[in-house]
Amino acid sequence: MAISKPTESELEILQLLWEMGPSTVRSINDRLNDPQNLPRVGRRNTSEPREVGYTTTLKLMQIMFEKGLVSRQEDGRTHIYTAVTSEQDTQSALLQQFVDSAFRGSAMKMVLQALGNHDASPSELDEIKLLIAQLEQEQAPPAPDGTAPNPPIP
Amino acid sequence: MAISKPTESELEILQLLWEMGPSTVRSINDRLNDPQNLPRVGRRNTSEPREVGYTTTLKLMQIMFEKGLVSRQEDGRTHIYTAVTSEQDTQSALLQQFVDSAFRGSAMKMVLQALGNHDASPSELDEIKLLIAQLEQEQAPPAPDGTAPNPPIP
DNA sequence: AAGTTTCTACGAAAAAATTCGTAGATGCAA
DNA sequence: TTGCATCTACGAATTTTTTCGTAGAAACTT
Repeated sequence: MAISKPTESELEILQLLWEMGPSTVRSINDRLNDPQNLPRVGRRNTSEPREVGYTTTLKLMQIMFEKGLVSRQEDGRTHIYTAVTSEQDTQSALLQQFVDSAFRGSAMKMVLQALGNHDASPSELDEIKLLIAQLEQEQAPPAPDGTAPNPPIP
Repeated sequence: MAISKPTESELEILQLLWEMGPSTVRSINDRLNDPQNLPRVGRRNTSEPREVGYTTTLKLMQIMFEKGLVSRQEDGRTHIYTAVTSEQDTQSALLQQFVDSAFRGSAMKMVLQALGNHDASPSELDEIKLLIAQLEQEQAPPAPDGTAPNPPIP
């Protein structure tokens, strides 16, 4: 069976596991409650930051273990949890679902929207241009002559 | 108060409202149950397509009305529902949240991932290149001559 | 050793999201 | 007119997700 889609909360924990590597419930819970943590953009209201109880985090991670989202290894009395899937793979899967659900499956519409919204830096744009050049290379039919069909952007 | 984030189900209905324009509960429900509908990619298992009851859709749309996601107008005995926000605006907001939650806020990482996963057609790539060129124009220092750097979209 | 802290396991409450049954009103067809 | 179909409103059951309290075991402190 495919690994089930993580819920919002589970994804938050996965983020931390990817960032910190294998971790205990305690350290994840600490990070979740650390106010000067990740931006946590758009999640909390301007009101109270809402402390997350330790057993809440514990339970979540136990559920994630049952679901197969994380593995764990005993270390004395405690457990060390590790994300089963890589950040990339998960992002890729989530992205697909998101594009389907929010952009009717049009990845390009989403890319254009993202580029339009976001203030991309010149180096980021360069990176994208490079990738596009590579993609065009791949798509181009094998050149009959020696001419490069798609000269990469200089 | 800002318009609340739609749930998955609500988003499905919004999609249809955007696509079909102002609609009755009946027509939305029909579309939801139409098997040869949108790809519905990745949503349903290969098992049963699961029929959606009429009152289920009705209730959902009533809730969306209460939340302010849709407006409605009486037409005789029935109601005609209309999405309050444009598809673009909603996509933009959802995209922001998604990038935050799944890509730690890095829109560029997401764009690269999307371009890498998706098989973009040459014309799509051209479109992106065009947009990038425009963005680079914007970032460039103010043109010393009279060239308009950013022709505003009419 | 006795008391405190820190774990896990487990059950279950609370909150959120989804689904549906029933009732009453209105329109339509026979 | 009578009966059937269709709509809305409403309440509530279900399911999913999130949160936490309690209990028992192990480790640590004094």
